[in-house]
Amino acid sequence: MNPARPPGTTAPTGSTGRRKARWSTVEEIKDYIREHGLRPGDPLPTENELCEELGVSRSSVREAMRTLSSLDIVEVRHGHGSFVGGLSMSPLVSGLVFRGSLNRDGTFRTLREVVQVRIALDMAVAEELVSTYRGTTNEDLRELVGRMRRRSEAGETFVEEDGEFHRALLSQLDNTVVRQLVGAFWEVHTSVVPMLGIATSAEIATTVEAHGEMIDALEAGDVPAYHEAVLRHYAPLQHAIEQGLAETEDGTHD
Amino acid sequence: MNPARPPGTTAPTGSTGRRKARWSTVEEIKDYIREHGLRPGDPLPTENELCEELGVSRSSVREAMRTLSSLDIVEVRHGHGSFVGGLSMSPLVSGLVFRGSLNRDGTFRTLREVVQVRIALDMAVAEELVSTYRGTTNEDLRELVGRMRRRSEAGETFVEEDGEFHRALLSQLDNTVVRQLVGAFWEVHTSVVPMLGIATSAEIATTVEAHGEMIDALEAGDVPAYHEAVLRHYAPLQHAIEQGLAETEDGTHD
DNA sequence: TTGAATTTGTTCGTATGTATT
DNA sequence: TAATACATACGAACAAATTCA
Repeated sequence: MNPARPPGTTAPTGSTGRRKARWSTVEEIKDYIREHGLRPGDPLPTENELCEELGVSRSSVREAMRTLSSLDIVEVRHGHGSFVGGLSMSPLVSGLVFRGSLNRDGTFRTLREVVQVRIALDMAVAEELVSTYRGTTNEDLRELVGRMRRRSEAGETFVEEDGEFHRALLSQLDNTVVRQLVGAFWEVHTSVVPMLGIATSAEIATTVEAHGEMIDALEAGDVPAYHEAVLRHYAPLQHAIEQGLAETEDGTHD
Repeated sequence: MNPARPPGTTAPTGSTGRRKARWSTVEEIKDYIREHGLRPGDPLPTENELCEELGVSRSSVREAMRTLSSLDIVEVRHGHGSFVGGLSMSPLVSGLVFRGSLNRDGTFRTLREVVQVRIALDMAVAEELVSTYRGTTNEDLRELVGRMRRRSEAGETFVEEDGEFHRALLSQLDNTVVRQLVGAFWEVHTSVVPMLGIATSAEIATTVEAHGEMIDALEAGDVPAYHEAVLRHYAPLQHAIEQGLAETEDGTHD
């Protein structure tokens, strides 16, 4: 396709050997991690060492590292070094939050869809959670619910406690992908909600108490009751979302 | 360029006016998209124009664009220009496929967890699918099942037909996030499976017929039957995964 | 506390491949 | 085929953050 392009060899111009595309630099760094059996947190060679190892310039290595760090496959710490990343769902969060921030209508739609996904995942883990929590008592979780109730009654938000609750609830879950996915969608949820300026209705008490009902159901080993508690947990928010969507469709906002 | 410091920011440190980190260049490009009301597919300024607009160097813009393109927030077409990306779930796919490729054990575990997520999502959309398909006839979907059956009987794979089937099935789904998520996990699934070299068992016929049963259940408006068909659909693969996991734990492979 | 060494972050200049016209 | 516009790549030099003596 191209006139002078000797197969895979270097230096059409002498000094600079333009051997491979940047895309393949990304793949080569992935291969390096695989072939050296590195695990999350393990240190990577310095950028200069990678340049030698892969035979490309530092700029190319840097762009590849940017790509990999935005996917959480590597983690770069300024002035310190590069490490294998946590392989989390953070890129998913970035993308969805950005989508939600594009316009007011998109914010409501994204949030509605995200909530539906959260419900689906919460429902799906019910059996496994019940098998873990049946017959146990969980003072730490109930204490979190108490903190939520006090904050709610004081007219404050309780995002921190809510996150801690859901994180603790799933901490025993064996499925890493599901656990990270639930966490990611929780994060999208809490990032997008403030964009809407939803008035915290009196209904929010329902959400707080639903957390307690979730614990009750799990300890009692009652899957259907857990399902109902999950639905009640999201009901006030869903109500606010539908109300907001109706208002924007009326042209009340841009 | 150094002396002129246009907008409201102050010089952070003494000597040269290095105003913002690369991270904020990413955010500024996002802001540009938001503030100009751009939608997926719309063209972005050239890299040089963005350099002027944001007051940073080409390299910084390039690295930021790399980050954004790996998140599918922008799409770069070589020799043509940059455009707003499709906001898909492709970063999720990259990360999970990489995790699955790290070692043989991780491959099996990742696949098992991915299948569990697929099941959860398929279950969750049952109601909405039933309300869409109840009372309809779907020759196109049944034709796909027929193609799968013929290929399966000929000892061939039918990845293409399977993807087309699931894509078509969800095409009417109103929830974009769920649809993309299902597609993403299908992609991870089909990318990871070949790494295992699972022998295509005779059980694979069960999967083919389960596709047909899914259509039957949807057209009949029978949610529980759909749930059962979904489970049968995944059963042969789950069996193979558990078998593979048991073998690797025996130390048969590394 | 200071300061040197190490490593990543940013910028400029230049050269070259590639798609469109 | 030639010209243009643009993305891609390289490398040197300097800035900033972190660590450790």
